[in-house]
Amino acid sequence: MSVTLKDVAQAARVSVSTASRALTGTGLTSDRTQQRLVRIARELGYRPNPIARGLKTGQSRLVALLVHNLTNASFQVMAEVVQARLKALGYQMLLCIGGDDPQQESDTLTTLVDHRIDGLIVVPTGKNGAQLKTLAKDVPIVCLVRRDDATDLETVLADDPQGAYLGTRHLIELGHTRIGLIVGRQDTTSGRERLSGYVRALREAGIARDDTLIHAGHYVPETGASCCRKLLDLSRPPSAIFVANHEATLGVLRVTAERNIAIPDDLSLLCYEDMPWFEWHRPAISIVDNGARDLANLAVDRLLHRMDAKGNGSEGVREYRVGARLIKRDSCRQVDTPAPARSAKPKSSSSKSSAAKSAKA
Amino acid sequence: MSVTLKDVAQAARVSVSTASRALTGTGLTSDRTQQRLVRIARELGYRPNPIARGLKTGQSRLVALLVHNLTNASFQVMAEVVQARLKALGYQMLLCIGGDDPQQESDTLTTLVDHRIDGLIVVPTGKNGAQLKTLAKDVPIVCLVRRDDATDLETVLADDPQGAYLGTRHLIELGHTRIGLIVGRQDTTSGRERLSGYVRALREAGIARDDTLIHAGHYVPETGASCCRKLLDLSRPPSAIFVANHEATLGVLRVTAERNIAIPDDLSLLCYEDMPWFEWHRPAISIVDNGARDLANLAVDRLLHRMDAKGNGSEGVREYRVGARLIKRDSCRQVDTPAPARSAKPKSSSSKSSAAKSAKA
DNA sequence: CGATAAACTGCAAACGATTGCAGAAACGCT
DNA sequence: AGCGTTTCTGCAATCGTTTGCAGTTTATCG
Repeated sequence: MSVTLKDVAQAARVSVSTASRALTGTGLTSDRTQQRLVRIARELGYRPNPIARGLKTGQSRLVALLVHNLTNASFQVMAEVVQARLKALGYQMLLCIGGDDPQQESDTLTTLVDHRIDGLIVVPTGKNGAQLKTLAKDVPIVCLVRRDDATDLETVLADDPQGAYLGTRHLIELGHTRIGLIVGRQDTTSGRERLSGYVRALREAGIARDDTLIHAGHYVPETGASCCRKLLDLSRPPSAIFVANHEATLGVLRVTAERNIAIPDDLSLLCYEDMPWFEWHRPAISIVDNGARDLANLAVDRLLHRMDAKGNGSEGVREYRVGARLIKRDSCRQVDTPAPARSAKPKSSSSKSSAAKSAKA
Repeated sequence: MSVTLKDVAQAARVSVSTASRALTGTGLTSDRTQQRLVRIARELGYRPNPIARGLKTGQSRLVALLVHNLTNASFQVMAEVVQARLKALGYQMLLCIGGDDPQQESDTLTTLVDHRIDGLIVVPTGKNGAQLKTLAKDVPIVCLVRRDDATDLETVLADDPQGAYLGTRHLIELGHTRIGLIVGRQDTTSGRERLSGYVRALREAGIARDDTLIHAGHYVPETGASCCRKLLDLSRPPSAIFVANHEATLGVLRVTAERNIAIPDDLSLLCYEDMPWFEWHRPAISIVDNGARDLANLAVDRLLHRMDAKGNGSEGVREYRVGARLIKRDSCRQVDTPAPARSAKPKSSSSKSSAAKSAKA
């Protein structure tokens, strides 16, 4: 079917081994024959068979990226970045979707290693630490975005504590003192870390932590909606809400729209992680950018490094943090009263909510 | 490193060939030895090496999906569907991103075939017909969503004419007679087809086509915004806008928000292709669903069929159309005056928009 | 019980590359 | 010219499987 090395060798009247050496550039050939072979190979349209090569060398030129889904905008840009970087180096990216499901993750991992991937970047569920640990002996692995505590794998993380701190401080600087937080479950690292950043900013500003303002739950729109309702129904509702996840943001936007709460006039809104439509939304939504692009790039850097370094891993650093940054758009507003809100601004909120009620019914 | 067939054979005190036959189930072994081998293989944790196997069989158990990007929600669900289906059959999906760029597409295709993929589902740019045609001799290929006219490849398409027709008719049934259309460039199939569906619905309803209501451009938010402005600035602006692409929708939403145009009261909005946040938007956005899920499933079906059928392709049907369907949400509204709009509905629109204005300002 | 067919098993050659080893050619030097 | 180096080249083994062929066992039946 396709042209093999043997064909090339025959056409050039040399042995297969010479042909191989000439084409792979394993120096041991004279310049003359080398060039001749390269020319002939091109003429014949020879393309090395990665499978055969892989069998001998144990490499596949395949690098896998295992993420939870493709719905998450962060994962999208990560996938695109990884793909671009790898392709430039002659690797093919194997993009796999694990669905944040340990079983599926485990299956996929097995298949990938079967296929003798040369490297793996994985967003771990955290439930397959043992397996990952084992696999890491055979394949360079870098964890991305999430840590798997059961392993000591090199891990590239977003700086969630800092991001949450940055966001919260921004709101504080705008004069907000009652800041609602809708955050991820507290059994996830990101959930805990984002909460801690929020708390730290509050503490630094000398604002007492109020647990009625803090709601944790799954990263889905429904959670966002219900948490948002609870916050708004408080006797002293917050003047700003910090939503630590973009999925939840959907729910929040829905609820505020339903209740005709104007953003940022009645309520400031700050989100974590960007979505393409955030800047087209009206008002454009301010965010804390977790730096997906940087994360992906760093992960690739680290992976390549390990792939080069062959077996001799373990050089100290096991955890990298990529800084978050604040992107100010139009959904947060300076608050009139820098002093702690009394049962302030009852006019706007009450009038609005009644209007909403009528609009809905 | 890992357990090979030889190890299993040795442990079972049979030859490698017997082991191979027992494990692959190529019938020619006694039940007893077969079961024994299976057991031993499991005990030893034997996993066949797909590379070695591939070398011999010429197959890789890899199926590639080549799409333009991951930003497009349709591609996301397609990728997820394809991945799920293939995995269930023991294939690994190779997801590749071509960026709608012919050069990149071409490179990727070459790499993929080098890797001896067993099948390919591709959203073609349309510029690499010759190459695709050649590759199709070696690998089963199915085109998805777009046709490459230079080939006679089996193609699974959305029924854009019907989708556009359905959407337009829906708006007409709601009493709209001036319906703006923001559609893709007319040098793309989908652009032309969506326009044709729109035109047909108009014709059937006896509504004269008005070219000032039709705007074509790239599928990006900016286009949506500028086209939307042009439509709104018309002396007789449309009472409904049909946006034939979700990216453009972003621009439209922005502009309507900027101008305090209430949807659906002042303007009905209907979009093509779903986005996860459409139903969380307020108002939830009605759409024509192009059936990404069905498209992907059908493409997989066809691909599997060809992969089974080995070489003997060409059995007539080369083009499949997957029906679109209308999903009514809250962004389209019955128009008061079934008669052609004069500068009608000043009451509702003005009252609403002023309300909106106050709420926002 | 012996012959014949059926069922099973093993040997060895592939698949298409890479690579250690040893022989051959080219070169420099005296 | 002869010798020692250096540089090239080819042979053959190897990676882990699959598979045609031939040989061996077991079953079947008269």
